[in-house]
Amino acid sequence: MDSFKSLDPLLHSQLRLAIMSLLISLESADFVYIREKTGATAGNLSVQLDKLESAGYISITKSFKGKRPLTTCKITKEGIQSFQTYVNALKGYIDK
Amino acid sequence: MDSFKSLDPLLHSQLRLAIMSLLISLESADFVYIREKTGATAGNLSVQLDKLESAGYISITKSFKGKRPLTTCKITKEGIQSFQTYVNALKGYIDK
DNA sequence: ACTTTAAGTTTATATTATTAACTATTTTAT
DNA sequence: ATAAAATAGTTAATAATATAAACTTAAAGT
Repeated sequence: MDSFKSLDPLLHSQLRLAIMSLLISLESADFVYIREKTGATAGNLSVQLDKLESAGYISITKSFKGKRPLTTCKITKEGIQSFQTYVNALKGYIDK
Repeated sequence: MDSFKSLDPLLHSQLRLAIMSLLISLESADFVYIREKTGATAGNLSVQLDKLESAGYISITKSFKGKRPLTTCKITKEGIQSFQTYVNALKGYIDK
């Protein structure tokens, strides 16, 4: 009955969780969109996106939209898997 | 549709969440029991219980069981309320 | 009497999250 | 044309957290 499974620390963070929550439904979103939806500062977002990318949970591609830089994020298979595992673990804490 | 409500940082912590999760069903539990159920070290548990008490989420009473010290924890009304608010906020992140 | 165990607490450390300051470029106003 | 302001970020510094290691106090075992 092992209720309290450990919670992936990479996902157990308000901002990173919000990012993943967005990306799991959208499959793809750009930096500005994510910043607006999450309300995060650009700096914090930049850092947290890097962490998610380093972990292999999202992929980031840089291009241009007209003349402005465009940072596009996409959840990976591993990211989806990890998110689901996290959600299941979390349920052991909050489902009564 | 304000999806990403802020998550009470006091509850958004693996150990404190586990403690609250236990206490919300049990209504009362002692230090050793909580330590065993959560797998936390005594030091970590001591610190996190203090934080929950300072926040008014639990009450701690110290007594003796035979000759040994006994630390008993009980969730407060405010703790129950905060836990429920937290769970609802969290659902905005994980429910699809 | 000495060692071990029990139940914690306090202090120190390592990790994190978050913001503040900065860079580079582009658009807008004068 | 040039200065000022906005855009899209990154990097570096700071503040907050979680965690464990070391310590305290007392009781039980040998």
